[in-house]
Amino acid sequence: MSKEIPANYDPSNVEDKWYAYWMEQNYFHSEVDHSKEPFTIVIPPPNVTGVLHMGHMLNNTIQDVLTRKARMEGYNACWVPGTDHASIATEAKVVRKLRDEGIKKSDLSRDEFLEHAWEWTHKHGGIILEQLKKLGASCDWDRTSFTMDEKYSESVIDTFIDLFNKGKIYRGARMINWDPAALTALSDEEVIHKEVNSKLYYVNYKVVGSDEMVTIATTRPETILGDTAVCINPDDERYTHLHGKKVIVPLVNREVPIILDDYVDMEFGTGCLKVTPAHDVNDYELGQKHNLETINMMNADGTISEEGELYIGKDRFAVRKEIIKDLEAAGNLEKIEDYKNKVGYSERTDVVIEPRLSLQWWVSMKELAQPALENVMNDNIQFHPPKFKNTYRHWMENVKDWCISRQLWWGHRIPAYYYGEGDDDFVVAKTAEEALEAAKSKSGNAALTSADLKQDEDVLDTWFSSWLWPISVFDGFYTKEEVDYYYPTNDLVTAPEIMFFWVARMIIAGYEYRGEMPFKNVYYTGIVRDKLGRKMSKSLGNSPDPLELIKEYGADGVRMGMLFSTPAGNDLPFDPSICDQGKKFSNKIWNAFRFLTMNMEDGVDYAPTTEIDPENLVDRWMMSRIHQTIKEVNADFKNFKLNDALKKVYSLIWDDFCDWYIELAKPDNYGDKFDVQKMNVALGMFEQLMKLLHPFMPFISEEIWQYIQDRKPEEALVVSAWPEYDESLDHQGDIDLFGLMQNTISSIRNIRAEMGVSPKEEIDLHFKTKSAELADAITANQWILNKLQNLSSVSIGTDIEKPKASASSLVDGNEIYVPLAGLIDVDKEIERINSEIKRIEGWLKGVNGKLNNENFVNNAPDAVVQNERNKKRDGEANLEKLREQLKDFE
RNA sequence: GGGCGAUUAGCUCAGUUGGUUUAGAGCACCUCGUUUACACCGAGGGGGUCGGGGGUUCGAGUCCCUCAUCGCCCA
Repeated sequence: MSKEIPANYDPSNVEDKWYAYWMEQNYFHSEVDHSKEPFTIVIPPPNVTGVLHMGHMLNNTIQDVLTRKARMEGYNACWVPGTDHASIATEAKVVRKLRDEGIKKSDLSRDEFLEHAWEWTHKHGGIILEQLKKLGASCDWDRTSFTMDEKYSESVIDTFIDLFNKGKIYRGARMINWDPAALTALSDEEVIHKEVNSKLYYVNYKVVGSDEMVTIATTRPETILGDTAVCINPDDERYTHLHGKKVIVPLVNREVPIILDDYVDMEFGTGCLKVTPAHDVNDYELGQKHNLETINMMNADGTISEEGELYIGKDRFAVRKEIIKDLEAAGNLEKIEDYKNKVGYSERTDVVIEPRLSLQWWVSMKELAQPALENVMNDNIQFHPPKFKNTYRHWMENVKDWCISRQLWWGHRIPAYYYGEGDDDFVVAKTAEEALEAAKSKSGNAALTSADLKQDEDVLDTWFSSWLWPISVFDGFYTKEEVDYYYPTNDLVTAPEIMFFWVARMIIAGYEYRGEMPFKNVYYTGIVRDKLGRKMSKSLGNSPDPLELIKEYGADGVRMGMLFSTPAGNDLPFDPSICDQGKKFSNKIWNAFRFLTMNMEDGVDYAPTTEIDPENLVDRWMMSRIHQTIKEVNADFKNFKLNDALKKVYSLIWDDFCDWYIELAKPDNYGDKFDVQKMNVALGMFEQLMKLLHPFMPFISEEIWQYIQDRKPEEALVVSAWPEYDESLDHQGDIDLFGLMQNTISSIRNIRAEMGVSPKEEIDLHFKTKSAELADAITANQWILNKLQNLSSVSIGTDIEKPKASASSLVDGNEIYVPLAGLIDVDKEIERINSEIKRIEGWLKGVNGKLNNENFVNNAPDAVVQNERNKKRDGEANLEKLREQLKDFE
């Protein structure tokens, strides 16, 4: 074949070429096929607004590795890609875009706005998926799904109706997390608590009918406007005399009661708590309990409302500053202290969340969560790494009801229709027509018309649609064929921060609607961080552009670099230079292959084979190492230790194959080519290596695979069979014997380095073995020593004498001597031997310590004791040899 | 404040149920090297006593307690 191959591997053309080829051959596509076992992964759908970031890179690389290996193993591999509609994020982007064009959202009708949103989605929605192709993602693109596809949307609405009918969804007024920027309610999971440096303000309230003041402490003085009580602990003796009294709220001069509740912590602040039922979760509960008035002193956008009486229309944070000044002027401000507390921020808009009393839709979670909790705790669904089970359990055991309504337009509109003003004057139905019938019957008013019905303006939380993902992408709510085959899926790969948003809820939905888990394994990736340990994010601008990285290092290089640096569940402190290792590895593989091609004869048809030369130790050793690695890699995959698996493949290719196998396969004389049989074996091994490499580095492995032989489309590496472990080819004895040869070479190299003897200089080797069998075995493979060392003569046996003025070394308990008359540095050699003696003495001290301990000898298992005895015997023998060697220099 | 997890070479991490490891790997570092692929390379080397303290055990990086630091989750 002899083709001209460049010395440096250039991934750019190669990667595009093979991706196009795989697509053309439709190799990523999966159809239901009952003759094959399915292997299914559904992608965690990225936001339709998103562009690829490093987290996606890592996550999707892992999914691709799993999918490609499964495909090669003969599974019907199906990786379903898609995106979600990201209600808040997308709506925010569209609003901003419209604003830039001079259009206000409030000027548009709902339908007009949605038209813009769809336009935006069609324009940007596919970008991230296109980017994944550059990474090599072997998704079944024919199955690309979107959470607002028609059929998908239908399943979301039907699920809502079903849960409502089951009493699992209800409408109720509660304290919710309000995002004053996005103007919508959020679920608890969308609130991020951050510790901030703030102030604790001490404010005096006058007691009615006396000159006394009580002092309260608050971090939010602006909410004084909404105070409807002051609360003290009934056991607090400092305030016993205040029981039954009233106080005057400063500035607004409202009389409010002093109430008693042991909720108040006497130690905190002054022991007096101001109560603002409309603007604090705990205060709300106090308000309910004590029948307090509720003053809604804030508007949806975070400005003060009419009910606040003062500062009307001003922003809450501006008012905080202003009210302090006014309180001080009025003589009500006692003092201000620095204070650290946690404040909730909106995950999407990063503004401070406002607790707000509001009428929203909720999913009642307690019962639904039960099977989801059990089946993770009992490992029916396995978490990798399992440490995440704890976090999961903690959340599930304390799960709160889920607020699913959002005051947005972009999303699935809640199928509730109102026909009156009463809290219960509504029906839930799939269509307006059905709603009308239902409303007529519920209200008893047969005269209702569709004009009397008003559909809920709100949409559902995006996660209320994504939680159906593993079912809905297979049309599982309406047809059986696909979902029965592909569901439950095999593995889910996602970030731990998504555990509650998504993983937990998918499991819940899975058991509720399929009576079965949505996936068998959940692999949690780490978080990609920058060098300073910060999460990579667009707002920080600390994330490299993945496509630029791919350009620089190749997709293979980036994949390999990332995987190499991230064990399951561990964060990845990302530095672009980790991709360099991947790039270098690509180049190494490339050149190993290039070397083989340089040794091919023109006009010869090479036929790669796995039939090795049974007489050749190196062949047997390499084949054993390959099979050992197959076995270990399979085990690592089973345990989701992809990082370990890759390291083993890396080491097999670089250390075993390149550094030893190829070196030993090189022809003896310059200019000679490999003989054909030898080349066929080397190529056969290379094929095995490329198979093992393919899930990790799909492009270069396919490129070389196709170079090795001309292949028909169906012989492409991507669809070739994963190597099967063959115990009869895995010989530990060959690995041990070859290991002895390797150690011998290393020892000689070490002697050369220490003594300053160039590799070019010929030396003699005297090899004194422990046994005659070993001497025979080494003699039979002496060519290996000659090949890798410049040796003028070699003598091997059990009775070899140490020549005068020679350097020596112990190799697995055998002795080698290298006469270096004239070259030898006696002091250095003595130092070498002494340090070795010292090392062994230290080691023997530990061993003897154990053996001299009666308790050890009596209590430890026999095998362990015997082991220590062997160590003692070998150690002492080695020590004696070294001392003998030392004598020569005295 | 409650819970969970981590702490092993300069960095990132392995180390399975305590016993052939006075602890391994990659990167980084030092020395040498242009030998018939690869300097995006080869050869050799230095470096940690496993966060501190205490305990259990014949034996602990591996189990228990405690302190410290860091991270995550939940209030």
